[in-house]
Amino acid sequence: MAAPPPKPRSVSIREVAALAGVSLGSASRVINQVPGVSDNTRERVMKAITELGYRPNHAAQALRGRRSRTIGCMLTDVANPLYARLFRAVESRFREAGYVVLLANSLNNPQWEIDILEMFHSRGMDGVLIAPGNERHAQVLAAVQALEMPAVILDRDIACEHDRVQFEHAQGMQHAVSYLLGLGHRDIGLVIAPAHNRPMRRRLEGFQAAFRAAGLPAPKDFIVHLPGAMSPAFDAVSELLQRPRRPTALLTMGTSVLNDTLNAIHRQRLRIPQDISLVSIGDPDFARSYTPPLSALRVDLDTVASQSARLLLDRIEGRQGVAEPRRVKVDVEFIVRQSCAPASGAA
Amino acid sequence: MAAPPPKPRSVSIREVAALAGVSLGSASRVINQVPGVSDNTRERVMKAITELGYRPNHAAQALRGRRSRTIGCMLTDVANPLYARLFRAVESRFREAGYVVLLANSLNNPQWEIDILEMFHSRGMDGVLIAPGNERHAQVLAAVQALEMPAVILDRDIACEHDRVQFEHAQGMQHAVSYLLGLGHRDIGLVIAPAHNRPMRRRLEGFQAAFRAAGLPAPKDFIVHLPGAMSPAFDAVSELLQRPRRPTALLTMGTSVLNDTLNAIHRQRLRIPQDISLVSIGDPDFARSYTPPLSALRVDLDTVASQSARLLLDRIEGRQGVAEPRRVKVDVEFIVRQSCAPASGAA
DNA sequence: GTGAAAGCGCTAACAG
DNA sequence: CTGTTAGCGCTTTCAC
Repeated sequence: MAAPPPKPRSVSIREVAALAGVSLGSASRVINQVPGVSDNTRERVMKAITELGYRPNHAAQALRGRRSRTIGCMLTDVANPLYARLFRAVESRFREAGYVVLLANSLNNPQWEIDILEMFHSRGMDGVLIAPGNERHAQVLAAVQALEMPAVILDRDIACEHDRVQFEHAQGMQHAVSYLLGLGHRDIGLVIAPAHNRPMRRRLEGFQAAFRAAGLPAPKDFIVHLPGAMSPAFDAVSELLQRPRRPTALLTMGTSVLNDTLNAIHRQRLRIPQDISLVSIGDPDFARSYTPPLSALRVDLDTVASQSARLLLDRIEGRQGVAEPRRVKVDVEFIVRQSCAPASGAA
Repeated sequence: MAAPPPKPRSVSIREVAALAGVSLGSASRVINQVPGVSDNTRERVMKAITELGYRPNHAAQALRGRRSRTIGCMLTDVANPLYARLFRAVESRFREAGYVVLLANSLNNPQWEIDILEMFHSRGMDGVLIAPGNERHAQVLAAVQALEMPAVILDRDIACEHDRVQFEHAQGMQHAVSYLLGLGHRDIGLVIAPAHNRPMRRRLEGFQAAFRAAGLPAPKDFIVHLPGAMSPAFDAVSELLQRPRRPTALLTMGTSVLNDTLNAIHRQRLRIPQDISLVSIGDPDFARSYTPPLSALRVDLDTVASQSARLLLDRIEGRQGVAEPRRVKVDVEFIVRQSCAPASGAA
């Protein structure tokens, strides 16, 4: 570890005050728009500021004011388009409020999740917005619970005293499956990632609830848990489609799994929706532009972002006191496009 | 703008020193692993640290040391998978070196780009890694040139005194096109985004260079500039494919444009590669898993990340002095898969 | 309305 | 080897 030579000092509020011929305090008052400064003083300070190209030193402000105007955001992976868009939305909400968002990818590694939370602490984040990948890891759990700043937990089931934003996966899924049942489908397949986390659990619940509500047994054999998050789904789906009795409708994760699924479907020379109906869990760009456009489950990320921001800012700016942890539910909408048709044998 | 009440003060190095029964200076030495501390002292301080749960205050360190151990990263949009992966790689390189990366999306908005650079300044970034969307915008340009910290410009042509990492788009493209020419293709289409920026310019150069090298005229009519970055390419590609004389090979941006292109191709009932050869510019996940796997132009983002990190860290840690701006070129590889076949009329 | 001064938490220089 | 001390740049009392 080399000894990084410090940067040259840049212009400080002292020099501004000096050039303006006022005291340090007055300069500060002008900069912070504190009322009760004479026009004369203000003008001279402003002039000095532009003349010197003065910029407030953030570290000094943070040290003195004990707040960094920075929000920590821990996600498993921005390369997941869902998270990328979420981050964009979150960043823009907070920017409006004068905060900067520090993004950290945990890549699902428990130790990194702990390290990142630690880093959020020592860097004095004013608040954090996190979706830990390890919901059940004792130490991650402890680190989350020990968070000393306002926090919002994003779509995870973690026992702690923080605010939460949760997606209504179960309802959304139930809606989609009921729709398929209504089209006469009974052999409905579900292809999901292996992660044992809140979203997956809830989706499964919704899937089963839909059958239960229709007085039908859920087709257990058609639920495919992929072996790994990044595992190619092509083989698994192909196998599913080649069974003597194959599903007539499929719900699959709208990630790379969806691509694999489409490939597998085409390979079997099945047509969407005539031969098989398809619903994407998640709504990637191309679901809309695909031929045919794919029906999908979607959560509105702008809503998620603004709700999360509201929860966090309420606390940060003292609007919420030490009130109870709050829970905000965000709908999972089912977008009907053209990838589902009545079950052939059932019309 | 409410007046955010400051957070409660957390434990400081003073309290650590007090509990350990040593001076503030000794505590600091232990924390910073400065050699020349007795084992006794070290142990007592360490004990006090864990006992109190002490964490160094980053703002104070940054203020005092005039470095933030933070790298600013400005990209147009993390929702672009290329940038998402790049960020991941960059983040991980810098994390190893003890730095945190602050990501900001400019969404191509010139004013935001200026604001972000300004923010990087006042927050005392130790270095920045930027790919401004607006290469030709006077004020953005000025802001980039005025950057007062070590900077790496990512794949942009901007006249300034900063280090650069540039992708060899021209060579990569020339390679791919030569390959197609070698397969007997003459009517080669190119579908690219409208952005007038370095990557696009270089690709176009490479495209033309390949024809020139083969002693052939570049087919100007087959170059499609999409109207907007997000514009659906479906119609444009369909039009291309329906011409009396249609391209027998196509190179298209490996973004949503690729999906649209594939849709258009299928809609015309053309088969890949028998009826039309296809090359993706950029290598999204599904290019590999598609049926057939798609040949693609790819840049190794780990290389980009580590080169960028090296350039930046060299300067930050004073290894490079005030030397000339450096330029690092990164290959654009052409990955041959199975989406290209000999031109039918030419075998 | 303005100035002087204290101190946020830390590191590094200096004296012992 | 250890303690003391002087600020880093800023905001915010408290006097005037």
